[in-house]
Amino acid sequence: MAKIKNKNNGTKKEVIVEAATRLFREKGFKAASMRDLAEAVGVEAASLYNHIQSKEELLQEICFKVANDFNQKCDEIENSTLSTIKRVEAMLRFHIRMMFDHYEMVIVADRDWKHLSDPYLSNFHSQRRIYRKRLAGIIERGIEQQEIKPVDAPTVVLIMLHAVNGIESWHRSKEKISPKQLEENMVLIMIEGLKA
Amino acid sequence: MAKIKNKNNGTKKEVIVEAATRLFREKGFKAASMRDLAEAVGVEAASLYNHIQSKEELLQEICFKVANDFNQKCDEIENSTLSTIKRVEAMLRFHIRMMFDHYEMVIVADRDWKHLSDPYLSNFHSQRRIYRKRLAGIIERGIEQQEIKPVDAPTVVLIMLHAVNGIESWHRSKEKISPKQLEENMVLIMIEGLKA
DNA sequence: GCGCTACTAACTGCCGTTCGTTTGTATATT
DNA sequence: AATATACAAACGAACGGCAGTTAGTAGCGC
Repeated sequence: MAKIKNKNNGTKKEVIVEAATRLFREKGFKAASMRDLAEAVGVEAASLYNHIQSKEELLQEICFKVANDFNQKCDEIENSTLSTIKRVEAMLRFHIRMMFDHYEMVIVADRDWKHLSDPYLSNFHSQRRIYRKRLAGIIERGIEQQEIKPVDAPTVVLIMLHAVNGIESWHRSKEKISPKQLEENMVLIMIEGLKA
Repeated sequence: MAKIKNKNNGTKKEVIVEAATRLFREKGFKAASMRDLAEAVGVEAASLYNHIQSKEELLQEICFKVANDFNQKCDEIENSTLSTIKRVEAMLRFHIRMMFDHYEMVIVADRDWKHLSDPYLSNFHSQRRIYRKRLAGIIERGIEQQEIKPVDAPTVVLIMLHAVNGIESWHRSKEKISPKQLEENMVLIMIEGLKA
């Protein structure tokens, strides 16, 4: 009988969620089957249900973990003493680092959250809108204080949030520049273009 | 008996592809069913097969249409007399306009091409890589000629290509700024940040 | 009347999930 | 130390449902 590896730290459910994150990122939530997932974990599909409630529960765990991480960082930065332009830079750098260290869950949350069903769907959707408004708010303050060019703030948010998704391609590319280099390049291009 | 609307210009297959484009964009290729598509077209699912060969053929049409459009524009610009920085700007503007006028097919191609199967999958994949290298090439020339800051060219391509995807959110947002404004904002932020 | 295109019905296959059962292991009892 | 008990977690088989697709047939327009 194959047994799910139960590392000293981490429940079996966490092992399953991690495997699901990798699988969903690779195939997409809809195209990834529970039998695929079971194989990745080294177990029969039915056995998964001793640890989880449903396939969608896995997606929920992933999406709200990501949402929490970003909201928390946003809290931290809004309560900091940084200048507005530095706040924008800090948020950008956090997004970049999340795409380096946990890109699989970030991408799944970003691409597949629409497959949640209510009430999780509405919840996530509204969290997403609120988060973007918070970021736009920071930028608008930057414009008022003339630290940032007079541009449309929601557009800047759109650009920033989507630009970092490009890092997914970096993960699979062969001739990788170092994470640090990539981060500095991105910040240079995006932040310098913003400064007043 | 419902009959597929056959506009004077446009075959019935084209009508189906257009509906599929909208549906795939909304639900994702895997989650969109042929019965969904049939309903959107106003017909029974089986009837679709008088005009198409398979669900995947629809995805192929969409993906390679998009690939052709971008490759063609790239040819045009590489054969032009524009300065390199103007070439980058022209490509960016083309991507932006494609996201305004045909965003559904652009997004489907970008998000769902992985559901193609060989040989279409490999073909598309390699076209994608080549396209990105062409863009990176333009930028590298710009750096040599000192029109563009010394940055990592593939990173710039990554940023640009993904940033424009943000326009998808614009389509569904309520307080839209005008397309022209959005275009100018994007160009301002991304191109000014590049200039040497 | 012929051909195109629609229909209904049905097939195969995979999906997420449930069922009833067995197995392995940690703990309690002798 | 050996045995009995209990519970967690694995299994194979199967379910209903929906997927993409095919077959056979009927009707409309030239």
